[in-house]
Amino acid sequence: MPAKILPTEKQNLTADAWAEAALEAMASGGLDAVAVEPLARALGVTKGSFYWHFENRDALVRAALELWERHETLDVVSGLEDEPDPQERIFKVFRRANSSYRAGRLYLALAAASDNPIVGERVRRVSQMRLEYLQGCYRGLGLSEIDARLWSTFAYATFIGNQQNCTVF
Amino acid sequence: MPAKILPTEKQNLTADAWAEAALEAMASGGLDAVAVEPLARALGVTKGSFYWHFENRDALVRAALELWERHETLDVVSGLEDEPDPQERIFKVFRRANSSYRAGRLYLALAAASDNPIVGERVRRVSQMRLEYLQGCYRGLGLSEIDARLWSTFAYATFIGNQQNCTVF
DNA sequence: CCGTCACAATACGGCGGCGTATGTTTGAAA
DNA sequence: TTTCAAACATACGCCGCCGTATTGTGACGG
Repeated sequence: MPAKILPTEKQNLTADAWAEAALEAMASGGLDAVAVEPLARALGVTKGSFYWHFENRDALVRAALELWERHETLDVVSGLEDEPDPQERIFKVFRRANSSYRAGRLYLALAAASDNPIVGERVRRVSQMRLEYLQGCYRGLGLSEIDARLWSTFAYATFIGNQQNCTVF
Repeated sequence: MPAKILPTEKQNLTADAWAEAALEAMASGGLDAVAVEPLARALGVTKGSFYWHFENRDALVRAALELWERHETLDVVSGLEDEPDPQERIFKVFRRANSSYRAGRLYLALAAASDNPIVGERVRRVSQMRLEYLQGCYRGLGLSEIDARLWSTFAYATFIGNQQNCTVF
C-alpha cells in the first residue's frame, strides 16, 4: 500500500486494493470466497467499479496470486542477503514465515485449490522457490547436493505440516 | 459399501452412497463442491432423490464427515491391535495412511475448510485421535510422556507437510 | 389384484453471483 | 468554462444451486 498522500480524503480504489481484498477473502474462505459482489460490498463500492479495473473474476484471481507471490518471495527473502551465515538464514526465514497466521491460512487455501490451473501453477512455483532457497542454505552449511535436498525437503515438510496443524487448531 | 447381492441389478441409492459421493466431490473440489444437484447428476439421479435421504445439504456434509471419521479411525487403526511392537505400529500406520492419494487431498480440503464449525470439529477430533495414537506408540517405545508428545507431533507434522506437498505437486 | 411404501422424477420459487450496458460524478487539462 | 476520461453507480438478464411441493413408479405383503 503506497499510501499516496493527496488532498482527496476519499481515495479511489486501485487494482492492488482489489487484489489485496481478494487475498484476504481467500485466506478466510478459500478460493470460492473470491467473489466480485461480496468483495465490492466489503470495499464499500459496487461491482461497477470492479469491472473497470479487471476483465473478469479470473483476472482478479491472477492479480491476487501475483501479489501473493511477490509477498512470499520479497517479504521473506529480502533482508536476508546481508546475512552471510546460512544457519542464521534458515532460522530467520522460518521465523519470518511463521510469524503470520494469515499466511498459513492463505497457503492452506491455495494448496487445497491447487487443482485449479491458475492457482496450482503459482503455488508450485512458490513452493519450489522456497525449497530451492532452503536447499541453497543447506548447501552453504557444507552439505552435499543430495543431503541438502534431503534436509531442505524434510525441514520444509515439517514446517508446512506444523503450519497446517496450527491453522486447524 | 456392503454390496448387497440382490436380484435387482438397478440398486437403489443409500445414504452412504450419497455420503461417499460427497467425499469424492470434496476431495476433488473442496467443501463447496459438495452441492446437491451436481452430485445428483454424477449419481445419475435427480435431487428429488436426495431430499428423501437427507434433510438438507448440511446433513449430507455431516454424514460425509462421519463416514470419513470412521474410515480414518477404523481403516488405519484396525488390524494393528495384534501388532505388539510399537515401532512396527508406527511404520505400518504411516505406510497405511500414505497409501491413498485421495485421502491426502481429502484431508487438505477439510483442513482448508476447518473454519466451518461442522468440518472443523470433526477435523480437530480426527487429528487429535491420530496424535494420541502416535503418542501412545512412542510411549510404548519407552519415551516419557513429554518426549512422546514431542516426537509424535514432530512426526505427524512431517507426515502432514509431506502429504500436502505431494498433493500440490 | 390392490394398496402402500420406499424411492425417485418433475416443477416451481427464490437467492446470489457473473457479466454487460448504460448512466453519473469528478477532477483536471485545454 | 468547457470537455473529457477515469472511477464508480444502477439496472438488467443469465445461470446454478437450494429447498419445497407434488406427482410418479416399482416391489412387496395381504
